[in-house]
Amino acid sequence: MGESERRRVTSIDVATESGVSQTTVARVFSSPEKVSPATRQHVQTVAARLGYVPNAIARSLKSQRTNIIGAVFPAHGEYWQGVLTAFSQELADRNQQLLLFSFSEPDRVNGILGAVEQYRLDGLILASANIGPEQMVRSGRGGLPVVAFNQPAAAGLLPSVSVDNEQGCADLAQHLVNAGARSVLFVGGVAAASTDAQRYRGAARALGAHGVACPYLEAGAYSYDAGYKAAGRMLEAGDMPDAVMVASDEVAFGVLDGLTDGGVAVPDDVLLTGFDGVPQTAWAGYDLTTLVQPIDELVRRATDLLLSARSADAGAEPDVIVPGAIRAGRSTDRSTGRSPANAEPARRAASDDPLLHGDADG
Amino acid sequence: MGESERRRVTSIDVATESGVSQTTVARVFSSPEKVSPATRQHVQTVAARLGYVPNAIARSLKSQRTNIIGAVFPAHGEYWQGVLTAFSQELADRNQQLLLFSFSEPDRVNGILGAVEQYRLDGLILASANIGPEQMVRSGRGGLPVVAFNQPAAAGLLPSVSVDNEQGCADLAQHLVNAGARSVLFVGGVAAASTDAQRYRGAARALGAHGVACPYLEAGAYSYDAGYKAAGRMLEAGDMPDAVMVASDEVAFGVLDGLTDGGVAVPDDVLLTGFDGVPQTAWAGYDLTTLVQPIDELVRRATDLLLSARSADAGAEPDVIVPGAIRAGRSTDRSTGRSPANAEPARRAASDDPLLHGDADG
DNA sequence: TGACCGCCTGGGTACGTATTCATAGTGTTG
DNA sequence: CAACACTATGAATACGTACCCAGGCGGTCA
Repeated sequence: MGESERRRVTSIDVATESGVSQTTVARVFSSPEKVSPATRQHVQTVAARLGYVPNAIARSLKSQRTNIIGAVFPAHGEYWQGVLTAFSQELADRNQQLLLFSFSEPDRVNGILGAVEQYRLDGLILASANIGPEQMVRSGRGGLPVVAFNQPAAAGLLPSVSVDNEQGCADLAQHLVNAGARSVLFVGGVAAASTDAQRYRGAARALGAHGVACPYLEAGAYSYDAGYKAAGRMLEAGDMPDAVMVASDEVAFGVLDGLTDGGVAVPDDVLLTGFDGVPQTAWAGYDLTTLVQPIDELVRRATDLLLSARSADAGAEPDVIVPGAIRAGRSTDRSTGRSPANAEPARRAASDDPLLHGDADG
Repeated sequence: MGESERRRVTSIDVATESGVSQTTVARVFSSPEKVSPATRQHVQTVAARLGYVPNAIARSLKSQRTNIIGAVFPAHGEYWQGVLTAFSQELADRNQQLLLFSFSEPDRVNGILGAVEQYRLDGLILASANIGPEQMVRSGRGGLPVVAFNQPAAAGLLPSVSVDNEQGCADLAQHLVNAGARSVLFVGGVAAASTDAQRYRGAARALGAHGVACPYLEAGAYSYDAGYKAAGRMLEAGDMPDAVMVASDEVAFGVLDGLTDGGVAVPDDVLLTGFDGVPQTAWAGYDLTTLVQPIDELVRRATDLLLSARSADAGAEPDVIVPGAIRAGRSTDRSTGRSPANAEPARRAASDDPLLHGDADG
């Protein structure tokens, strides 16, 4: 019982017990090659017996390196969750810890940056479209290496890593044109977000080259609900385009369900594309055409930037842009038929009378 | 340029500059009420001018409190992501930071616990069904307050907070019986997980009371794919039950799509329930009946346990169990009709000739 | 007026480790 | 054998803060 109350074991305890100096104990745990094998072995044995665990806080204070990377992430969104997980794994592979700061309201970012400064982190990842330029600049104060993740607005202010938003949307637009779309509506998330602007620009440029206009509709948020409501406004407006390009998968799911509930079938009546490539896009129930972000690569590049920044201060702010890849789903493929559901053909084959079947259920 | 190279400002610098002692500066930032208003104001002004930021590492070393809570989470799963976010917000509200350790392979847990010990955290949240008892006990070594989140197996070993898995599934079972189900198949995630066992037990108990048998089928993982494949096995087996209870929403989505693709309609041919209450269950495309976990409350209770543990060491290990609530969706409601899609009636109303309309587009 | 008390403030120290510098020992070379 | 290089170790110090203790000062009370 009293065991847990006992003062934590320190390197001095180990030194005393094993008859060497604290210096030697410290070396055994931080630079073992500087200690003779015999001594090393002995110290390790004693340390294990006493249950000694090096104190990372003290180590950080002395060495001025915490081995902790801060991550400022939005609280919601499937995409961000995936990125966060990827960072977590990547950093673990490099023996770094991840201190998470997540926020729903942008107002909190300032408070977060305050906490960040206190913890003397080794680096900081800024992910989110809701961080202002002044906040980005502030975060770099004190020589803290920072990298902006998928935040094109950071270009020039901070090192950044992003998917090629513009080209990605251009590719999606081309895909839609190839599928026969002659009128396209672009549904953005938040117009003020730099990713939104880039994606719309890519779409408008590629469509313009084919003489296709591309009006912009703002959903108002990067969420399912915002997409669902946007679909409602489209339905009210009346004239449905051939295709709808949505700035994010999550919003696209909302648009899809909103249109479906409103009696507009995808892809029969309208083609639909998303952006990001979250796992659900591949689910049979949605099977959404989207631009898949190479998250692992983006994360690796960002981590490289962060960890190399402290060794060599590469003068210029590097802005890494990585291309994404289209994953074509049923949402842009009229040949197989998608809506009301992919099951339709199978069911038809089974019942041979979908209408009656449907009515019988109602 | 040289600005950022300059040594960081310390409390001593502020003390010198403002003509007070380091002690007073420290007090201004940690217990302001102990300093006279005039002095406090003056020190704050000087500190702001010099750009002084307290060093949390040094503070932690001296005070033996890091204000950092560790969180060991599985890397994947919509549910866990939601819980993680909730913890992040809750801890931020209490001025604690969150150090994230996520893992895909259970083998990594031991390595994680090693890192945890080094950082002298103030507390640790263990979330996941894949942590073994010996690991749970190990994590509590050194007097570190630990709480197991939704890990019934921890009961007795660690303080724990869980939703009432058994009762929740009993409620779902009752719901199915009320909806007319006379045969039910339970699809588990990983049979070895303690949550899985509890959920199955709850279902079997409630169904047994109505004389309904409840065979168990293991999906093999808590993932969409596992659910999809499980549906495939159900289809092969042939005899479809009246209803399928799935141990997790994510698996349930897979089952739903798998069944649909196989020509079995939900809820027309089979009723379906999930568990967890992830946001997608409320999406119009799925609208899955599920047991919604009160994540915010669970997280709050867990945080309370963690933060109170260090003040008063309540002898007994508290095991908090919070009830969930059923959210009824179309997946168990035959009256409205769900498949092929809820949109079916609306589309008919809108175009009066959906088949022709659809064909004309193709 | 002297004793006492509460409020502010400062000196000194400790938290646990990494690192610099110095030193003893062991080979190596001309 | 002297001079030297190299390895293995230890003593001392510093990282930046919080906290214990002591002391000064003004006010209250007998």
